[in-house]
Amino acid sequence: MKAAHDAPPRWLDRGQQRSWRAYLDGNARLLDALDREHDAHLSVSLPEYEVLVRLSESPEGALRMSVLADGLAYSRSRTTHTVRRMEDRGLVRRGAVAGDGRGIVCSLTDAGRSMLEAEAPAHVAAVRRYLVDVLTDDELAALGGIMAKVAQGCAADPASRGPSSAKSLGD
Amino acid sequence: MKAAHDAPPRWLDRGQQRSWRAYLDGNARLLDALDREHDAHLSVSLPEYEVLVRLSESPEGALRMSVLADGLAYSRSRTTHTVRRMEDRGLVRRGAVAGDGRGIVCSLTDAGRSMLEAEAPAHVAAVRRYLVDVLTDDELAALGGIMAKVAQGCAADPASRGPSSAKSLGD
DNA sequence: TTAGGGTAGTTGACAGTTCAACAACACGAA
DNA sequence: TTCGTGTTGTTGAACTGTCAACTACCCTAA
Repeated sequence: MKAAHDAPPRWLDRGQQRSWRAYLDGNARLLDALDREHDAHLSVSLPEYEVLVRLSESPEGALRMSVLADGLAYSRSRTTHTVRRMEDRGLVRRGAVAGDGRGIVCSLTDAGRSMLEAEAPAHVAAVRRYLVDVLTDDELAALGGIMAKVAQGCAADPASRGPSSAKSLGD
Repeated sequence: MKAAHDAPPRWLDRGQQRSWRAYLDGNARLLDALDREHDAHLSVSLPEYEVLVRLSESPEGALRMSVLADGLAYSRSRTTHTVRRMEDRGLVRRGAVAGDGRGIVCSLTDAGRSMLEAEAPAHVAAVRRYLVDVLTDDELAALGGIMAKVAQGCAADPASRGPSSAKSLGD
């Protein structure tokens, strides 16, 4: 695979390096702070909270596992594990899908919905405190646009995705 | 702690929400892609690579554990574990610090330096492919500036940091 | 009808991270 | 000196996520 031209590596210039490092650093600190906030003051972790949000936004409060996984950019098995843990706590329920014998729908229980409503204010406050309120409106919008572009670039690159649809083109 | 005014929560508006989600999504995909690249084609993980870089940039190729940890925004114990694993592979060596009986210096071995030199091109290529080359120069610079601001905001907030210097102000 | 290949989801072993508890040292004050 | 407090770094258990292997199902084509 890949011609492997062994072209001389194009290093990052000073500014690019600074930006990349700032990204790594800021990201680590931001996600740390949010994780910590969830740990300290909420009953669901950040990833679990995201699951609750996605389910709550769907018309029936329910989504197929694969849709949930793709929407959150979680791996299939991560989704399985996370949902199982949430099911054990009664936040979520699993059931068969009508037309497809393989599918599993994950749906919000009343307890799950209550949990989400109870914790949303603290979650949003944390996101504000560490991200939204730190930036100007323009900066936040710029960040969103840039990261969407990055996400798109990753999605376009076959090598960036997990083993799903890997196909081992090398045979 | 905290007056707990219970002010009505200030939700995120539509645009803020989109930006925040784009951030989460793009970030997840980007770091996944880089992790995957390191896993598939390199001999050191991304966090280990960062350790090698920091050490190599220091004049003596050596840094105190705490300096390394703070610089990388890694927890103390993460640093300990990571460095121990790297030491087991001969990439790094640990020794006492001159003036302070508590300190441990972590220094690059020849093998570690060779490893870094060998793997740097592939690492940089991945960072380019998934981040740098996807954005314009202005966008990358903007991203860097924004994330630096975020990092600063987190650093300024006492609650965002780990248990170090926690002090349990509540007593 | 069945064979083959793709998709959905789960499972268990494993690796990396966090947390709490701890040991050892530094340093200032009584 | 000695006590108390803060800092540095380590340890092991618990948790979360990844990977590879697997089951079960869908669907098309021969």
